[in-house]
Amino acid sequence: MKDIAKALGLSISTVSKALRDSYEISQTTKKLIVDYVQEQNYVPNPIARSLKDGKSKSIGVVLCSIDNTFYSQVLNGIDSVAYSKGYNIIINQNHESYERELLNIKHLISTSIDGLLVSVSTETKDYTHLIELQKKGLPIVLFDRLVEEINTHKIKIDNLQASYEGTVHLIKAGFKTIAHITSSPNLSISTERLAGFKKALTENNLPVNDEYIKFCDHGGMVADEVDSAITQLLNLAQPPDAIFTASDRITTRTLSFLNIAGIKIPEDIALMGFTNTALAEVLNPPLTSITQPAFEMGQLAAQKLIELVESKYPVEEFETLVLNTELHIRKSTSKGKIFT
Amino acid sequence: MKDIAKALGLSISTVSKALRDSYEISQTTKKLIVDYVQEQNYVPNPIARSLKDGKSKSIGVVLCSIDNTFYSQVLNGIDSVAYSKGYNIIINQNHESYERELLNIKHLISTSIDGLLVSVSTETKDYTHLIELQKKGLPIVLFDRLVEEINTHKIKIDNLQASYEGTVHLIKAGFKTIAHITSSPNLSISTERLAGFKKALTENNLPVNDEYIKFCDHGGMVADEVDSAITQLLNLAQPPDAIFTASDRITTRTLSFLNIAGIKIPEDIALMGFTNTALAEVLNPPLTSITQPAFEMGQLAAQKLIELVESKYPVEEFETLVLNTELHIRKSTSKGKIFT
DNA sequence: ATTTATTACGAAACCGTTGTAGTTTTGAAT
DNA sequence: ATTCAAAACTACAACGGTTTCGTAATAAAT
Repeated sequence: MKDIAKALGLSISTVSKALRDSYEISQTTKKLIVDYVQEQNYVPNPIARSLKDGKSKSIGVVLCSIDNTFYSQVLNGIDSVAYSKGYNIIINQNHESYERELLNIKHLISTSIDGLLVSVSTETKDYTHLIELQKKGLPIVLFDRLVEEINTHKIKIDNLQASYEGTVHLIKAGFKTIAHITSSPNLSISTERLAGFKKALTENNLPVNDEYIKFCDHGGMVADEVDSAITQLLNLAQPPDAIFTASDRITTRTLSFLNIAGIKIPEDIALMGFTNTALAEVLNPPLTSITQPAFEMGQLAAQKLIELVESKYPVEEFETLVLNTELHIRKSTSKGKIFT
Repeated sequence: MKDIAKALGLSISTVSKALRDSYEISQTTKKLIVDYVQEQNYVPNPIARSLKDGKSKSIGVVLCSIDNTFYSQVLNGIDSVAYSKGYNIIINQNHESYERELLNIKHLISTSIDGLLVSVSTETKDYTHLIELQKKGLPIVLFDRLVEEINTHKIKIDNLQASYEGTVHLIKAGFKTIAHITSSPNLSISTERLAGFKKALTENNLPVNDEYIKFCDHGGMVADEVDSAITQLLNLAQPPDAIFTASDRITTRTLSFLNIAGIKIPEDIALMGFTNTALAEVLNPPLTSITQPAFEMGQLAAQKLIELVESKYPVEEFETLVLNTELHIRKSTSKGKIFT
């Protein structure tokens, strides 16, 4: 800008104001400056601007892993609205580690972000790192994996209902001994999905037996934990006739495991799971799946966050948006030999 | 920092230097300052620092879509090294649109990035936007989809060889009329894979017939283009007995299409494709796939870029790293009724 | 006691913008 | 001709750090 001012025989202030279209500058001068700037294709330094007005126009996103069907779709949603509103997104993966999540947060705040989108790791039980941040005035929006201790906008799916519906489907389809493999009990999504599962069993007069409920503390990140959960289920005196898996990674790993073990789905054991893969239809067998509106979740989360970030007044009233899932019934849960 | 200086009765310079561990500051004063800073948990404003030394410690990534098995794995790789070296990644999706790619680039440079990682869109034929950027001194590294016109570090897989091996496998397996559905001919990956395909045919005395080669100008982003390519193939006087698909999206879409159409794989038609989905093994049927070292590609690209960014001297010598793929042979390409 | 190094610290410029508070110019009204 | 307001432009501080250069204090050497 200094150079422009010099070249045009004007002051730096004039150039700055012309570019910001200030009323103080005459049309002729503006045109002169704008034209010159075009020609030189100069772009103002956003860092200087950020420094000046204390906004970085970027938002942080903390989640377990980019490389995951569900979250990559969420990211796509976040990106779509962030992009349209001129925000960059800075992604940090916690890889389901609490320690890493702490580092991420520390890193992100030392990066000057205007707001933060968070889905906590499976290991996270202590939320002070987030609460502290919020106290310092950083707008935070939680998505997917919520935490009660933090009061802010939250975007979730109706986990209980989704899980309930899914389980009811299994029961209606004739399965009697249904196992549930879910993620870490630390997570809201796990407890809610488990609650929906239990509710369906109870309402249909089926026993709720803890032996048939398995937790994967790393959310299926470690294949072993899924494998051992299944193995334990299969070794029960009365093995389950259906498995309901509560997350993307667990679902796909279970499918792989059963396939490798030569266990026929649904003849030997039925399988239904949460997953957002577009391939559910063409899996072997086609998989009954509960899909989440991941893209929309990302969009809403970003929208709500940017709302907070750009709000003139401190926001005190927060809302929790609840999205609905879809149950896609396919061959993996069809009892008997009737195939499509 | 001003507050710290005031609180401790020191000058701002002293505080700054102490925090940067300058030799000019005595151990006692350093300790005093560091302790106080810890207690107040102050973090230096990175924007101010960026402004001072002209580095933003962030790198831009331009690719078609986050929400894609292959690219999300690449991103994971990029993130892993960027993170470890203290860089943020700023992702921009071009959604296979040239126009969008231009906007992305414009947006990114107005964002102050230290370097750029690019995999061009299917539509991109003109590379001046990138060349201009490079001329202005921005380090660029290309990955996956390369462009000859740009002289810089590049990371690719051995597309020709991968495709050649795959095709040879099909031929050895007994298929005679092999179709190839690939992405836009604008892309290096398309032409190279096509070349490998043709090479294998020629070497095995099979005719190369353009009727069996179909291009999807949007890389399979639009399901329709894949569907119509397949339909055209099936409507040929002599339909192919095998299809070789050259990208993730095309592969999965083809599988879906054939399944929906009730066409049996591999009995009616065999299918082999590039894809990085972990689900290939559990698809219906298990899919013969060519997988790419996506994570490694991301890592290398980020490494090479950061090397350029941090290089003291302008780099003139560039290299192209070529990675190898893996061919996983599965049921979808097994001739006859011999299943595993 | 004086000079000379050495160590520890501080003042101020700088990075590239923006906004406040002047200052000059213009032109109209008195 | 004088006054005054509005319009057009400029100087300068500020944003929050880093760094160069200068200076005071201390220690060592003469």
